Amino acid sequence: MKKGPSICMEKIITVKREPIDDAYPTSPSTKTTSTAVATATTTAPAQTLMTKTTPAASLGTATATSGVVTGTASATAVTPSPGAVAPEHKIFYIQPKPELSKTQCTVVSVMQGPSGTTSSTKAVVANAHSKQPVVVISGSPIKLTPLSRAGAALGAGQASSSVGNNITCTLVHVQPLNATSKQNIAPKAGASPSKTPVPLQIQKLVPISVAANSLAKIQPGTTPQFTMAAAPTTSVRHIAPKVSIVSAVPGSQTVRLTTPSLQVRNIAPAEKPAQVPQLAPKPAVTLASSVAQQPRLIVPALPSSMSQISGVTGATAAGNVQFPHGVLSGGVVYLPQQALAPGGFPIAVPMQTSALTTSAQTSMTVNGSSAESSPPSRPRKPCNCTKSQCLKLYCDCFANGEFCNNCNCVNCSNNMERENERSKAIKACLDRNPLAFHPKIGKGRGDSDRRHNKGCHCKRSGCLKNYCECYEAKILCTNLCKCTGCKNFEESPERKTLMHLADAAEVRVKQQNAARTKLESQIEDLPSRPTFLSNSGERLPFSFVTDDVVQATCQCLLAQASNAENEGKPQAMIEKMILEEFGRCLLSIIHTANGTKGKEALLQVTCIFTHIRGPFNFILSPSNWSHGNHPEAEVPECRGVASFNPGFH
DNA sequence: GAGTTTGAAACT
DNA sequence: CAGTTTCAAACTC
Repeated sequence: MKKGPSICMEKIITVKREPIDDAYPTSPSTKTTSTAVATATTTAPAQTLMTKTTPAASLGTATATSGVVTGTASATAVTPSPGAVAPEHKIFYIQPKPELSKTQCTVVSVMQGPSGTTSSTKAVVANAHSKQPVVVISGSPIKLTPLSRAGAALGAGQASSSVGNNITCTLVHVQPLNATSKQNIAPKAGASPSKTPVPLQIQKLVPISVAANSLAKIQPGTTPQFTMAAAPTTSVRHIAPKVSIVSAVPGSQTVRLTTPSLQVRNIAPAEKPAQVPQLAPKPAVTLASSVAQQPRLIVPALPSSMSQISGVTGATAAGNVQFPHGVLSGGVVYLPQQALAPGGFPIAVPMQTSALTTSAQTSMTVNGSSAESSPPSRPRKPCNCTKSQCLKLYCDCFANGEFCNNCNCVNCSNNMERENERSKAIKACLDRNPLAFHPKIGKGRGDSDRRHNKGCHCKRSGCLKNYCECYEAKILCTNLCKCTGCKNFEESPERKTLMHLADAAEVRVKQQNAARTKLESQIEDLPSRPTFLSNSGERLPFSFVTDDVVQATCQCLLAQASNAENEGKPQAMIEKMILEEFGRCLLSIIHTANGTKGKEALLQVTCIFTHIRGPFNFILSPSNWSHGNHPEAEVPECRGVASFNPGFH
């Protein structure tokens, strides 16, 4: 474990598990309980503090989540020690014990210190009556330091509101460690990381606002929702997988949440600012200035490679549970993979028009979202679920931990609009099978290592149709399979025949693609104009219609039109004059081309212009030319304001 | 596109 | 854990 530098703190609250291994173990513990409690304040309120070590912020409930170190903990004031220093990406869950009394506390807000000071972030722990889980997430290494009950370290007016005579209330000082830890944070220039409390040096700041009314709306049994919003002056590129979030619970003392100070500490190199528009351009708000929008906290789901959380609940002794994307648990919504930016970093979800939420906003509607609201998503087959609400593993989207998007499903609940239902469904699935969201096909280093984790149970397909999950994944059946009449084994002649057919088809497709590509490249290589010379070496008529000639012609026409308009001629007359001018221009071209070929060239040029402007063909007739011939002209000469004589090239 | 087949998931 | 039902995808016509 990497030790963080010491910082100016009087005391550190460490969260100890029972048995206490380490306040912040480097490896996730498998010893978990579903309702662990950590007593985290000097007045001994019961809270659950759970930590998890993961590069991406991913949370879950105490019951369904895994990889969270839980356990009955006690608040202990200790001096900084290696074990007390949270490594980066620590996530703190603070969850009131269900049987919390009124005197027990929970964190309701996190705020930054007075501006211009240390910029340390503070968490206020206030009374909580609710059983509602309260989540505190810190993407940055933090230490929890008990402050005085009077909130001396807090900004003016911030603490008083949360303290009542009959309320046990504790202030917790949350201060980020400096940037010397191994996380990808640029150290503050000139600062001594080991001595100076480093303010949250953030390249991209993403305040997370929690609307007051939403907090008021939180009811027991529901999950609080949050909103991730970008400060108007903040250039947000990516939202860190590490965020600091605090939710409030009903009955809690209200404390201002100063979102601008709630900063997300760096994150990914901003490679694509174009992703910014996906962020809701919402000003940071405080609790007092909450908006009516339904806020929600979006926390990235783990990238697939990271999504296996070790050390799970007792139900998952095997150790690995993949918590699916999009699940709302403990007040945290997991984003599906499709909402993650390249590199696994999350993309902020627009608060109101998220493509992830546009679908199935009404019941019994076909689930689809408009193209403009669709996030960049990897190709995926849309589902067609009709009865499962996309909340069963029948639904591929759901099973893959993705939100439905541009699907054809009916009455879809696999979206963030119905995240509560979705969370329950996910929990139900995990209850039935803790590995429900594991990939069915184990990923090995090579194809030979790929195998179906459960094996198929085919009876009639011979495992040679896509009904068979092994065959569909293009892997052989294994001894895990319980299929009957299996023909999906190495030496199977039927399989070989199919493979040959498939190979032949693949070759055919490749050949067709190659031929198409070649043809397209040849077409691109073709000259934009046909050959200018005939077989006899003569310059063909259309070779005189160069870009310059066309441009000159157009200018003549425009000039003619302008003149006609200036003279106040009626519309019909203007059109007539333009056509006449066009005829003169053509005549000039024709005469040039006509130098050697005469009428033959005239006909060919006529064909050219007829092809281009069929209706004007009539003007090629000399009887329609009001201005006679221009035998000397090589290029059109304008009678209007424009005059252009580029000559032929 | 409608109907059938199939096997995983869900349920009992 | 086994049998049955439900479900959506794959498949056929």
